[in-house]
Amino acid sequence: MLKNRVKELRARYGFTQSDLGKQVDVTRQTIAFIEKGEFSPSITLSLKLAKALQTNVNDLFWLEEDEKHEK
Amino acid sequence: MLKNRVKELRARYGFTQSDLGKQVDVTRQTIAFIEKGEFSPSITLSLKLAKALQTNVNDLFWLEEDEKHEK
DNA sequence: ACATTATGTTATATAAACCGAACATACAAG
DNA sequence: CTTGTATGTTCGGTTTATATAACATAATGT
Repeated sequence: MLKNRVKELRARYGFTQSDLGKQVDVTRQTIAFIEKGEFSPSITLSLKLAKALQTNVNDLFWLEEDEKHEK
Repeated sequence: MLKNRVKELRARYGFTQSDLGKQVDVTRQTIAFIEKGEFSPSITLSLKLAKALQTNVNDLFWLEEDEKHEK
């Protein structure tokens, strides 16, 4: 499962979803969907987001195993 | 413009396109297209590729400016 | 000469990303 | 109470990622 820190970092820098969308050339709806984890953005968009949020892609996105059926 | 080192690293580890495709759950054609730079894979696939090639996404993919209309 | 394997490439199809517009809610400011 | 701004959400559309299948070529081994 894909996780990300977009919402957290966007808030830290005081950007609105629209602000961030403009910086990376997508709509605010696209930012909202990414924050909800509803889809897996392209690596191109991911790299732009990492740049806008002053971090790197590895720190912004990661894959997490389902914890449902173990332990 | 999106650049990547998939072909280089795949060769370094001696994987075929099919091998790598199986590891990350895509077909060999998808690997071929990525190596040719013909599209921008999802961040999910990019993370899997980085893991299979024992590197991180930042090292595997990057955006490069067009040098066409400056200098 | 034949079989196998890796790769390049193309065509068609489906799923997913992304857009634009709309409507709703909440909240702060006047 | 009204206006503006940020966010959530949905819907109908276009574009792009990815699959499957096919055909071609070059290299290797028998």
